[in-house]
Amino acid sequence: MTLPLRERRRQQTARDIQIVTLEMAQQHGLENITTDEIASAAGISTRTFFNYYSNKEAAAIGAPPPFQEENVEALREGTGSLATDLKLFLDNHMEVMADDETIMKLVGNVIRTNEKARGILEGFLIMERRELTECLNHRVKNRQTAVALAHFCTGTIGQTIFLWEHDQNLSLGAALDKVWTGQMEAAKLLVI
Amino acid sequence: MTLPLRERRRQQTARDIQIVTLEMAQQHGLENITTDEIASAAGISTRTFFNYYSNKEAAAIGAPPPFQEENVEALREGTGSLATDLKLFLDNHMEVMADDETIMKLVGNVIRTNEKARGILEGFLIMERRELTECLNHRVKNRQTAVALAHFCTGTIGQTIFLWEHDQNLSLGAALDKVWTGQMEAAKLLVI
DNA sequence: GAAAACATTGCACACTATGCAAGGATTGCG
DNA sequence: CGCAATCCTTGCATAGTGTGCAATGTTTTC
Repeated sequence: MTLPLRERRRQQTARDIQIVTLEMAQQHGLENITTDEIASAAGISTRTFFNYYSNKEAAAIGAPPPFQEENVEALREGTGSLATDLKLFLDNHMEVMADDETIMKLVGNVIRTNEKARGILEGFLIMERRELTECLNHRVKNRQTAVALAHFCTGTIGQTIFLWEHDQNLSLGAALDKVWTGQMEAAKLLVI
Repeated sequence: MTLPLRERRRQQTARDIQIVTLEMAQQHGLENITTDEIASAAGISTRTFFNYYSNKEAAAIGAPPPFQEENVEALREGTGSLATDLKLFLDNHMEVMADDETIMKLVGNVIRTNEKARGILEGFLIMERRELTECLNHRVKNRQTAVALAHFCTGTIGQTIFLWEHDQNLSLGAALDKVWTGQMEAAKLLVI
């Protein structure tokens, strides 16, 4: 709650830069705006921009919301069927992400056209997969199975966001339900 | 077989550049070498380098081997169980990839430390997923299920390469078998 | 309130990437 | 063959990216 002033300011500036970047990217395309322009729109020097983000793609992506400790714990210690517990985990995480719907839409546009931005996001996904693998490795002793399930999770999240971005009528939760049905169907087809 | 001279030269130069780039990256790290250095090591001008690749990361990645038409066709028209046909498809594709083992190892090193390179590779993966989705959509009518299966495939390939790169004793085929077992185990756990 | 820790900025500089235009090589065709 | 069209390579100019460094200012700590 009471982060020191410096820290609060830092986070505020970081977020300001991200929002300015995304808005300008939305208007003109990320390729067509310069770090100079972003910096002056954000009211800072170009040099300071690079103190916050190492490039404009990173500024556009920002930092995705981390998994909530409680949700990870619930998944690790869960006693329901794996499918039930995973779905619950994903439902909860989607609810967290729903707080950033505006940013997500804008980030989605950037991702679609910018390779470097994709790479940065992929980096975050790799870390999330690592975290999920550790977590799931408590429930399934075989590590390769845990890895597979972690991929399954991040894949589900990715497909959900994609579907949500391309279908205006779907809420994030509804998109997840639709993707989940497809995933379960796929799993069934594979074990027949 | 008998591509025109110009075309053969183009492909040869493209490959030369890639190999030179990967070797230099292996020695010094991709971040620490310049396009100037790559170009002169490859015996071309800097300007020509940029006629072949739009940046050094793209030069390092090159172009991954496409799926063989015959294998895709076999998957689309297959009559075995989905798991059997998919495994066969992946086995065949891994055999194709095995031709480029040397390059894959070097690319792997680059991917691990370079975000931009990751994004470029991810771009290729997206196209592969699209192709697989179309193909699988012939076997499973529900599109979302086809998408899920396509993710499953590219995920399997990714996990396989990762495992192969980190375990010196495993051939690509053996790594695939190990990953496949994990995937099947995961699918079973999900449908219980 | 003084010292340590950290933030912002300007400046210099190496590197990246593209447009353009000149000159060379390859191809296709009569 | 030999000429025209096409494509390739290159140098040059130029806009933009990203970092090290040092000066100056602000926040934190005690």
